[in-house]
Amino acid sequence: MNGRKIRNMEEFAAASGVSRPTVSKFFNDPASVRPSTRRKIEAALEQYSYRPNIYATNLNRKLTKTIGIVVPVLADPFFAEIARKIERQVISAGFRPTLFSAHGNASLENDILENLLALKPAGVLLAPLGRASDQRVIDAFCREVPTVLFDSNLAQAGMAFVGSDNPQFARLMIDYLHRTGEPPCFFEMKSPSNPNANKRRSAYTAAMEERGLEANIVSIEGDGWDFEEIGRVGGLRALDADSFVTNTVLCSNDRLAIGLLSACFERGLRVGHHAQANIRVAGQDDHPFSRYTCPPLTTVAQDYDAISETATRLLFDAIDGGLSRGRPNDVLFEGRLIVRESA
Amino acid sequence: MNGRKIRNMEEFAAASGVSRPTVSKFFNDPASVRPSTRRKIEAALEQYSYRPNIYATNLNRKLTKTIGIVVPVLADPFFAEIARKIERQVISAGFRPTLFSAHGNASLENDILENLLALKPAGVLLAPLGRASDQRVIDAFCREVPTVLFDSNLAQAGMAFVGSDNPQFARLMIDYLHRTGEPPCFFEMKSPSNPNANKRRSAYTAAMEERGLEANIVSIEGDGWDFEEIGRVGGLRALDADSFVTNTVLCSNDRLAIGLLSACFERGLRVGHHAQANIRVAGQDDHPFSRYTCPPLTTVAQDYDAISETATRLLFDAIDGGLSRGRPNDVLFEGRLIVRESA
DNA sequence: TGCAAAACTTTGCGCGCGTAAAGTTTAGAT
DNA sequence: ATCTAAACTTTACGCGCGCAAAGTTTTGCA
Repeated sequence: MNGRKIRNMEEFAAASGVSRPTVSKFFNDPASVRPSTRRKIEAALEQYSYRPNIYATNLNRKLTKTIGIVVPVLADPFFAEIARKIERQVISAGFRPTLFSAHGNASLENDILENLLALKPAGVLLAPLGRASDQRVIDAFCREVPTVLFDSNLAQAGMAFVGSDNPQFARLMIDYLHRTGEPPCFFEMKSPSNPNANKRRSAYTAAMEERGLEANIVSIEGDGWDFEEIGRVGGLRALDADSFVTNTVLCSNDRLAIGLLSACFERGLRVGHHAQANIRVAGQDDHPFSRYTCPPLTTVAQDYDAISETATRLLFDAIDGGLSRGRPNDVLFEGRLIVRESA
Repeated sequence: MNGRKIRNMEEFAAASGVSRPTVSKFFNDPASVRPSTRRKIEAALEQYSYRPNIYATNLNRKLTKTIGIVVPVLADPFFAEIARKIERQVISAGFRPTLFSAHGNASLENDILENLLALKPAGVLLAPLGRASDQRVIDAFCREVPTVLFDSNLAQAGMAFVGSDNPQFARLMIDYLHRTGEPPCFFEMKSPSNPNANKRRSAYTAAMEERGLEANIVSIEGDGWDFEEIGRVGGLRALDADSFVTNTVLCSNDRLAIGLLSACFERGLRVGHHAQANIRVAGQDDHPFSRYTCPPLTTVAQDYDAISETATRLLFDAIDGGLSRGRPNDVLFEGRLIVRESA
């Protein structure tokens, strides 16, 4: 770290006693140069701390080392957590992750994709907004850039989809709830932002019918991604109107469940599976905070690790050309039942 | 969107009937060209959808249009929310925000800063990890790039600091709690990750002494950023050991309070300010989820809007050269008391 | 209508690196 | 010691755009 400032690769090559093309080769793959050469460069690297200029590097390359990660709402810890895991995988694969959040806004999602196009990323991991997404924009984007969708599927866009097996989630939870008490009603948003929600509704209905039980769905009003508030307000209304036919409620997701728990508390209802309880509430996702609700939330855990690992691996397969365009590459993961005190 | 593909600014200039330097000028500031010229370019823009190559653009520029945003933990909705607000400001100022999270890891924070250095950003908004941060790395970074710190201050690094007035937070909450019941004990981590925590402890002690009250601090074990779990485990231990001298607990932050609420529930304690309650719990921050705890959490709200707006504005001042290096530029915002049912 | 200022065009260099081609050195084997 | 492939050096071009200089056209105003 002594010596004069290094301005470019030319100067750095001179300082390390190696030609510039060899230095260039080194930075693209340190293992591609002779060990003795590599030592020379690495010695110089310790002295001068030089790094190739990103802009010059990418200017003349078709494929950059950037991987885009796009989530619909970063304020949702579920996505923050998934993004964290994906970032780690991307870094350890030697790529540069760049994180974007649409913050629940479709036009922002479009802007992000346009921006990403300009960044010429090697690939993109995209969790679209869902219903609100501009399908045409996403399709166009996926045609330009290798993209793997996760969390929320969009008809045939991208190279693959990685998500959860919603029917299995429903069967798992319904079996548990039915075994330990009354069969569940289903609590959801009438026009949900996320296509998963629609799948979960159908999964609930199908699983109930399979078991010869009557499906009871309570659909509440509300737009956007402020699920806790929507769940609380809708929950209050449903409780006051006595809309829940049984004493057990399966929520479309944990955040809605957190809102419903809040509503129950407001109405003085005791939630849980103990003798004095008035109502049982269960969620889906194993949201990072669901452990800390009062009572702690019974839920079905999404397999965060498997989803992030698989999505990343599929993307790298796609980048390497080892993935067909046809989208038979979808992977769904099963959920794990997390029994806590709320149900 | 018909016509052939546009490869570069040269071709686009030809297509729009304007010279390349003028097109360049247009993209740097559309208002800098004659209205008639602007219309020509914008007309061509609709036909051909061309965008200048980011890498070529930034290659020959000292100052890019990128603004870095670095937060310590994105899984904390507080930071996700602040990041969202900052992103919006940055975009509307015509810059490109790039979001990074250190995920609670100091070496990752260092990597991010090194990465950012290579991106040659116009400026950076940095909420450092705090105690865990590598102060030397951050100092070195701030010498290279205009940086405004927020949330957690670090001795004299950067051009400015924007945060909350912790003493005022303490006085506000202590006054309220003392007026409506017993004076509060203070619940905190023994060796907190964030320097705010230390300030909040001193602020609590000072405010209690001002009022002639005895300060009672319960410091719990725990490392990292998993505050809810730390608060829950530490809370259980404190409750079992009868460590809280009064029936009122002021937590160093909302996430710790959420953990303590969970512990109280586990021990069958009733939290709140009603007659049957055993304990009162209050937090600090107005965390996005504190509205939905059971009972809803009484807290002091950080002024998210003011913090993000001011931090962004100060950064742009610094970029424009309108900010002195000396750091008399710090801004602290007062908190707002949010009375809910927990205290 | 005339005139200066503003906006434009033309020309050309340079940013830092990828990469190809041709020639030279080195490594590892027979 | 001899040979060959691998690794290296030298040389040179191009990526797409910023930017400066010099010359030309347009604009706004008296």
